[in-house]
Amino acid sequence: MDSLLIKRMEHYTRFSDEDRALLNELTSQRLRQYGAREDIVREGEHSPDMHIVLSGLACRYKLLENGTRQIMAFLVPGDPCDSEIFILKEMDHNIGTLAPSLICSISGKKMREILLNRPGITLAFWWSTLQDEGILRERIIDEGRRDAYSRIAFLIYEVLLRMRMVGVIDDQNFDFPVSQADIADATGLTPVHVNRMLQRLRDEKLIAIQGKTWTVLDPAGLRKAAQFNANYLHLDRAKDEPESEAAERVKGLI
Amino acid sequence: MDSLLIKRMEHYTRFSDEDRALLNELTSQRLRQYGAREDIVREGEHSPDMHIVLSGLACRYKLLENGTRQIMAFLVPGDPCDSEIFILKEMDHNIGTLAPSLICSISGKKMREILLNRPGITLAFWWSTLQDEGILRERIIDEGRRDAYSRIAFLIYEVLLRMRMVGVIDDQNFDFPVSQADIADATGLTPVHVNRMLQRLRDEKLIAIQGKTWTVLDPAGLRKAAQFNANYLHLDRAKDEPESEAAERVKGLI
DNA sequence: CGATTCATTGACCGGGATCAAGAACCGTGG
DNA sequence: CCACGGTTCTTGATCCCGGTCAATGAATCG
Repeated sequence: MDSLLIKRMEHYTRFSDEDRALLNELTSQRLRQYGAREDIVREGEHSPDMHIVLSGLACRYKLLENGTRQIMAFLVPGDPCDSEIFILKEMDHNIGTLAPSLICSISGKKMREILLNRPGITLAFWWSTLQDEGILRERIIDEGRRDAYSRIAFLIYEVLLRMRMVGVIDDQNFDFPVSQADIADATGLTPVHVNRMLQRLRDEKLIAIQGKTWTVLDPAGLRKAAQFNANYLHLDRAKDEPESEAAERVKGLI
Repeated sequence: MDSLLIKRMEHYTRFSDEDRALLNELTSQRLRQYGAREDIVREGEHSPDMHIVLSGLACRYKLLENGTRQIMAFLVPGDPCDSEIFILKEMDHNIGTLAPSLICSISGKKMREILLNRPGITLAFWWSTLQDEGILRERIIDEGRRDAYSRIAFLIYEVLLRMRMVGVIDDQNFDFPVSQADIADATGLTPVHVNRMLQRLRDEKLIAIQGKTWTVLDPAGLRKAAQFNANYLHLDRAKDEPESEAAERVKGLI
């Protein structure tokens, strides 16, 4: 069974057997279980390791002077947290868990070795950071030009798709262990207004929520509400090889 | 005289003489003058070349279904436009000029050769994309948690700093050839409200505007209004070697 | 089973949007 | 040199989306 990191990156490329074995090895050791709301890396620090989310849910966030928190990105299973440590002297934001999460550490030293000797892996990591950039740009559009309703629909659709990408779900149900306050901090809205928009999405039978389990009842409808276009995720292999396993996982959604 | 690309990247590293010569050569050929509001690369396309802004002003933007435009980033002289072409199959956004601009093309083939053989240059490009990511994250905070007034102050302060980084100005005056509608598209506000906020910044003697020439009358005051913190720009060398030429250019601002 | 967090509802408020009209600033050509 | 048509900037009046405040349930957890 391939690691989630591989499953994620296979949306970009097909790895050689050696690369695959190496990545599987790296993501099966130095695991640590974090609780909810624990920091993995803090702003201003420099970590010797890079981290990968294997289960649960984490986020990039920053605390502002006025006490508010802005979540800039969700990190779902399979996502590298901090590949910037290879270049930058210190983090410019925090990375923390939202729910209990299993996190894997890979030593920066070992990674640097790999990046020099395994071009296939290097390219995949580069793709991953470019996808992150695309996601960030989409969030800017969200906050700049979409109203609260579409913004939340977008967020839900994206998370559904990203979870399907790595195969941690295979239908429209997914574990999304966030509070409405978390969604508020991610969308730039207030918890009160998030609540009202979620109610609307439920009234319209687009989604259903039972505890931490969310269901997208009407993917096409939600997609429309979100004005969603998946091109920013650059699922290149899904386009080139629509019959690949990776592409199958997101079928009907992109 | 070093090219603006080098001046930008020297905030991260000091190049070897060979790397410097190579970069200077690459940025002194295949130049093309664009007019205002011309596209350099379009969404959905794949360009064989990567582009670098040498003068003028460009931006990353996307047009939405409802006809609005969202500018996700300004590109100032020295900025690479589309290093993603080495990895991604197609652009997920447009890059276009806002004012007449001199743009340099570097063939992707040549760049790939360099990236394989010149680690110093490769790392500098990687830093550059990570800085871009930091800028994007800061914009998300902007739109999510700052009010219109601080948001515009932030934008102006950042542009001042980025222009000083590459030495195209050396005081508080800079050429910023944008309309108020452009600023509206970048901040997610309406032109009317941008106008009112600019008036307020002028009333408070923080800035002055004559045509396309902007002046920051009170950098410290503007910085405070913007709640600006430069850590997201990762001007690493300015910290390590505060007396370096690169660091001198942004002295007093970071 | 009490305590604390989280979801929900209602009343009210305000920052920024919207609409509309006029003024200042172009580049252009006669 | 001036008349012009088109941007761009400016101002005022009005509206509404989403924020704020506050109180009540519901759920989760030592």
